[in-house]
Amino acid sequence: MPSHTEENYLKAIYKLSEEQPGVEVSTNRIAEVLQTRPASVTDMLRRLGEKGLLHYERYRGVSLTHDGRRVALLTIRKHRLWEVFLVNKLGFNWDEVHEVAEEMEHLQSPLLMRRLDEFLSFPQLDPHGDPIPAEDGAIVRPQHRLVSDLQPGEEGTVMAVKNTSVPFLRYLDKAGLSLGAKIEVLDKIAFDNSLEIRINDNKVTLISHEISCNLFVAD
Amino acid sequence: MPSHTEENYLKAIYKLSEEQPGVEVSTNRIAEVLQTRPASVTDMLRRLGEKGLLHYERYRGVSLTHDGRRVALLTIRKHRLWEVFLVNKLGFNWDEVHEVAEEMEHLQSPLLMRRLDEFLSFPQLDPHGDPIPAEDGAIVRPQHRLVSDLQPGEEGTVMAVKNTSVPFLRYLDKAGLSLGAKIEVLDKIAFDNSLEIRINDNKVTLISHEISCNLFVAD
DNA sequence: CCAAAGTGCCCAGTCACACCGAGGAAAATT
DNA sequence: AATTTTCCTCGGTGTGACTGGGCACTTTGG
Ligand SMILES: [Mn+2]
Ligand SMILES: [Mn+2]
Ligand SMILES: [Mn+2]
Ligand SMILES: [Mn+2]
Repeated sequence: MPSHTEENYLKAIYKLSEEQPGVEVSTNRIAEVLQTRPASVTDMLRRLGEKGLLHYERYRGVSLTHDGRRVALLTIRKHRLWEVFLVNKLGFNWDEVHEVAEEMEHLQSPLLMRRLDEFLSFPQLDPHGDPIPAEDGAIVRPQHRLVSDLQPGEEGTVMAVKNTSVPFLRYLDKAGLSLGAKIEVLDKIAFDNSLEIRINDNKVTLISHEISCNLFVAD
Repeated sequence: MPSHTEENYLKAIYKLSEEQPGVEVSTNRIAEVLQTRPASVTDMLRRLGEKGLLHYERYRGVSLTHDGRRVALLTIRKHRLWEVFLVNKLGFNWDEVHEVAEEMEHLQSPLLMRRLDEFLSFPQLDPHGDPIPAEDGAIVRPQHRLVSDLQPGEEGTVMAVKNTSVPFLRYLDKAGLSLGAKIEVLDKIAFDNSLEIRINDNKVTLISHEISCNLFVAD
């Protein structure tokens, strides 16, 4: 059974490898996202390599093996299912769940996850709009675009957030930009790439580029 | 924050100290219930003593401090609330929950437990009839008697089990002796202390002393 | 193609945690 | 008082995770 730390590493490596498919993940990047030192990462990579969870060749970056990918996806599955539970059943707000789920994702009971999945009626998305991998690791790549890629005149429905930090989610709540909100781009300010948008056929607001490149929409 | 192992030790010490209130808990007993060696126990006792979680004086046995008792009771609270969740919400049988709860009891989020408690409608008893400590550590000592202490002619309702092993609970299910069942003692066989009982004003069965001294009833 | 810059490995070590066997000290029992 | 039981202490193991510093390797851009 993988330790908590191993699961966290594999999850981080999986996410980094999704950012740039095909490209190997670098030691420094991993150290950065996990808030640790490169030397620690090298150490862990060697161990995970020995366990057959990733392809590790010195100086060559790293990529997950089939097994490693599976562990990563199962961890993500657990994380997201617990987030759904916390929000839909326990009444947590979507900005309160991340840390708790970070701990719950390490529970090791396949039966528990199967029953939880059923209890939640087999959700496909977590509270942040991210897809929930199936028990066998299958995951659907969602079809979204970043709001920052929309041109004036285009519109869409908010489907997911890229960032799950508390301040960002709080801001979205306040601005009325929760999942499901309709966005219509009215204008794009060339100077700082901020956007003038209409929300739910109603209020008109200005959102910064920092916001728009962390929000996904679909038609 | 206490580690998993520390919480397990404190829980075990609390339970042992309840068995014989007033009497200090012995190193060997702890080693026995935790399936480890006395040397390891001494080691842990020293550390827990230094952390102020128990009174440790060499050769004198051990008793929990206020803080240690609090940690033990909160761990038991978490364990039992999760058991209720597993049975009432996820459809686990009462013989399937112990191991899973043994892991879940180590989650560290007071907010989570408060919301779970509410979600479960503030249950007072776990699926095995054991009382759930309050957030402040308050616990009600249940008023039961062991079935083995009943005399022929006496009756009662099954309120709790002392043992939560899978075979024992399975046997109770099969015999119709779940919580809430009515028991009437018809006869006591002096030779082996087995009891002839009537269950729910219906079937008459013989139960061994091993069974009857692990079953609690109240009027 | 080379040199500087950047990246990542390796070493040697730390620290925390949990465990254990052996031997003898202390306490309990008789 | 002698024996038995308990359990502490000591010295040690193993694992997991982390780290600074030095150097090896790779990349880049001139
Ligand atoms: Mn985590
Ligand atoms: Mn999420
Ligand atoms: Mn436990
Ligand atoms: Mn229980």
